[in-house]
Amino acid sequence: MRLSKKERQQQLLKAVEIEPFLTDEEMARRYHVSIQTIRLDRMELGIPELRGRIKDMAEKNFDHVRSLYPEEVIGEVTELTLDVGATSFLEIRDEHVFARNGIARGHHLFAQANSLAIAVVDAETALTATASLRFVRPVQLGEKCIAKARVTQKSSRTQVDVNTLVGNELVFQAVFDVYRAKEDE
Amino acid sequence: MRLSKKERQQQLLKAVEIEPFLTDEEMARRYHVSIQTIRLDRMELGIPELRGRIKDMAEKNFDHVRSLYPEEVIGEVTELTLDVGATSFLEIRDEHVFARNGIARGHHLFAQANSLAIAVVDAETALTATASLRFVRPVQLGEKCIAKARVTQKSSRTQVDVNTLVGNELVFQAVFDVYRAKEDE
DNA sequence: ACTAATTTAGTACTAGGTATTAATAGGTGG
DNA sequence: CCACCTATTAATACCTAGTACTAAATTAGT
Repeated sequence: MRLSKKERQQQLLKAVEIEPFLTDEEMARRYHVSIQTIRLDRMELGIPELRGRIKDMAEKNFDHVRSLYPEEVIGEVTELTLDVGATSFLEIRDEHVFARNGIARGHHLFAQANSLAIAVVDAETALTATASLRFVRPVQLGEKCIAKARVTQKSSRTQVDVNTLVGNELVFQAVFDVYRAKEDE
Repeated sequence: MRLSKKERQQQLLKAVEIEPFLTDEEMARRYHVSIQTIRLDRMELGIPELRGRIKDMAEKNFDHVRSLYPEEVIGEVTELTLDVGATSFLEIRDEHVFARNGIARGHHLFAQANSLAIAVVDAETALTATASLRFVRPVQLGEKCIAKARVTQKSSRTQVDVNTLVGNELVFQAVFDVYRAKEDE
């Protein structure tokens, strides 16, 4: 059966969202209307053509992958003195939280702190040996986390303390034992 | 000046990799050859046309984002008994390692272990309070990590021990203190 | 100078459209 | 019952970024 214009257009919006690779032809077939009708619909709804949609996705994820991938330190480093201390900034976004409750997943706080601890150690290759963590209070979606790392010991193993704050409030604390790896390995 | 065929083709390969949105026309302009030459080059090199390249990217990242995002547990859960124990599997890929040395970054091992520990606790909302970690040996690109979680204490706080193995070898160890959060909060 | 490789030109055709104009079908109000 | 309106369909010209193919022109190597 044929749907009304309104219904068809609503379905179209959803369809394009979950199946962005639909051609006008395929949509016309699905809703038993002509291809011209579909095109009028797209105009009215402001849905770009297939190629445009595809390009948008490709572009979006092109930067996305770029910024996600070779990022050596999780978060943005705002200050760094090798073997002394460093600071980084991370805003908690959708991708960092549990969907159910909007609370940041522990491993993101850990990742910010750990990668900063590694970065502050002056060695070609620094690796974490042990760590002890305290999640002081849950961090919510939208909160801005400042991680402050300080080197507290420099023997064979380096100890780095990291405190993560939201505003003035301590939300996470970690102590890392980092070692400088040899070349041959 | 005009480059030799070989040089041009090598440059083309690189160009397409870092700028996948180049049209044949633009490439022809850049290398001062005709559009047909570029097309012959693409044939020989097996480089698909612009629209194909764009579509590939869009498709890749379509699943990519899908699989990356709403993944509640990092890694693949192979076994789970609530409040008792669970196992998950994670293969170390490019995106998990330091580019320089191919060693897995600590926070991925942590993420696998921590998310598994959270999953095994039978509560609507479980959060990590404290953790202590030991990175026993560096994990290399391509290695397959099996994380085994066991609940070792069930009072107000739940304690979960996680051992991560590559083959039979212990590579990472963690003890998590998890608490069950109240609804109001 | 001659052959082979390389490059360019040109034509027909394709998908998946845009943009525009015009025709048709189905109801509604007066 | 006719006029009008909305929705739909049709038809045509044009676009981009190509493929596939044939043929000619140029350049390089020996």
